[in-house]
Amino acid sequence: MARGEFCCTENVIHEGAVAQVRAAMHEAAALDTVAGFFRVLGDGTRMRIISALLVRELCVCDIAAALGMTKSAVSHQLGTLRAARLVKCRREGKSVFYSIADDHVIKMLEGGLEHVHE
Amino acid sequence: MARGEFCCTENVIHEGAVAQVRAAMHEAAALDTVAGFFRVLGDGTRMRIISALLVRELCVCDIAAALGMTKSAVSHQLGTLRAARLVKCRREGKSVFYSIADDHVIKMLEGGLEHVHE
DNA sequence: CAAACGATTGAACAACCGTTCAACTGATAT
DNA sequence: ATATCAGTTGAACGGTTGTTCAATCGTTTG
Repeated sequence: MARGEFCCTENVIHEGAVAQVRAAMHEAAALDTVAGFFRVLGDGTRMRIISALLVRELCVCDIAAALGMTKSAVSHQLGTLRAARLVKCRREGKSVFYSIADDHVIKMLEGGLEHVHE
Repeated sequence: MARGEFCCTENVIHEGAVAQVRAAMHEAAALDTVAGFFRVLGDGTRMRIISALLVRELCVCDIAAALGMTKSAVSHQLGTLRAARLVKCRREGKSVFYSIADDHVIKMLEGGLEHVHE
């Protein structure tokens, strides 16, 4: 009886199942990347920023006004959203205008709303 | 010149834009709910559990074995996934078997993988 | 150039979250 | 009933993370 070095007390309940899953499931590194992407969407402030930018392009000051937050807090979150390629920005004079990077984000938010409305 | 009580230094840059966004964007409460849903997906361990359960139904001990984690850590995360209605469970003797709650989760994970692969 | 303003950045603090450890529950078998 | 095993739960610890505050950058204007 082969014993794994990983399980709870002594041995695995269903060795076949564990081996099958280990071979078939996605790589941990890829899943961590996807988790990192979802983590960016997993914040109320960032979600509100995205929702605002879905209406129209906005500068940082206007986002802060619409959300009732400081420019600094908003800018920090915009940095996170930009790093995740969820939003893009464009400078115009002293202002920086942000908008949704691609419509892939929209489908993601819709999917999330679907899961919640049930 | 009407002044809002919310902006950065003194006044809003584009009042019309702010008013439009405030009226058209989703409610903060709904966005918080969606954010909470995405936050559950925003963890590498939970993502690996989901990926494992996409292969086949598994008991807690086997998930722990497949992931190289303790039963306790896995059970805590399964509780989070269950609360978010992402997985469901079924008791069979001493074991508890977990599986994906609905195929809505699958589309969500695929969407996330798409965004990463680009 | 200097002042003003929109925006960014870094440090610091508090709140949140994942893992560990230990105690406990529920079910099966002796 | 007692023991054993799968699983759950709660407290605690450490790491992460969001907001605040202050300082700074970049651009425009006087």
